[in-house]
Amino acid sequence: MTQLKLCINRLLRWYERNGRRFIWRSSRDWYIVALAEFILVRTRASVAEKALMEILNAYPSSSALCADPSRAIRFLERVFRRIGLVKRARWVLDAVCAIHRGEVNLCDPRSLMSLRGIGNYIASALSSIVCGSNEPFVDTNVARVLSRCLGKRVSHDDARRIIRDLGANVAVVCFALIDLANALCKPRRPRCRDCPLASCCVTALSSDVG
DNA sequence: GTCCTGGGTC
DNA sequence: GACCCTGGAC
Repeated sequence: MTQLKLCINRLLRWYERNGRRFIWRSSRDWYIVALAEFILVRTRASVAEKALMEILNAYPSSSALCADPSRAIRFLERVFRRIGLVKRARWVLDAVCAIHRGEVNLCDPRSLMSLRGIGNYIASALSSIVCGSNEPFVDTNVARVLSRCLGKRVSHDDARRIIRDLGANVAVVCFALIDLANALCKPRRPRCRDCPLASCCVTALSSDVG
């Protein structure tokens, strides 16, 4: 077994006990997952969770949201003004209603990326979570954890290839990497002393950080 | 590469 | 008060 796979096995065991549980990680409802992914852009998950519930409470379905776009955009802009990046309100409404009308293929990241506000990360996350399409979703956190683990710079493209090659459940691996980054493998001052990967991570082994 | 946003956390 | 948050557009 390669060093990396050993690390990933430990990561997945850690994730089972310590991973965060969010409804957008287990839901098969594309509307919930799509809303969540837009809200999560540069926004803490705990803050995003509240905003998501507020939107779902007012608009429980894409049918409801898209029935009266001029009213919906006013509501969405109020929600997003409080958490920042107000332009996401327009992105969400346009994208959700395009999906609602069947104009794009949910299970195809390329198709999703034709919508404004949906880049590689959201497209891959949405299709993986909703369709099980096993497309790695890589953000700066995922790339950082893998970079430290392997002891070399890992680009987002590199990370996607690495995660695909593991042969594991792609979505679970990505969630686990994000949660490890959030809890321990932070940008500054990673807590290597508490990290389950410390004994198989190049960075933790070659330094005395944490 | 830079900018966008309010809010959480230290 | 600095730094960061499951990115994406330009």
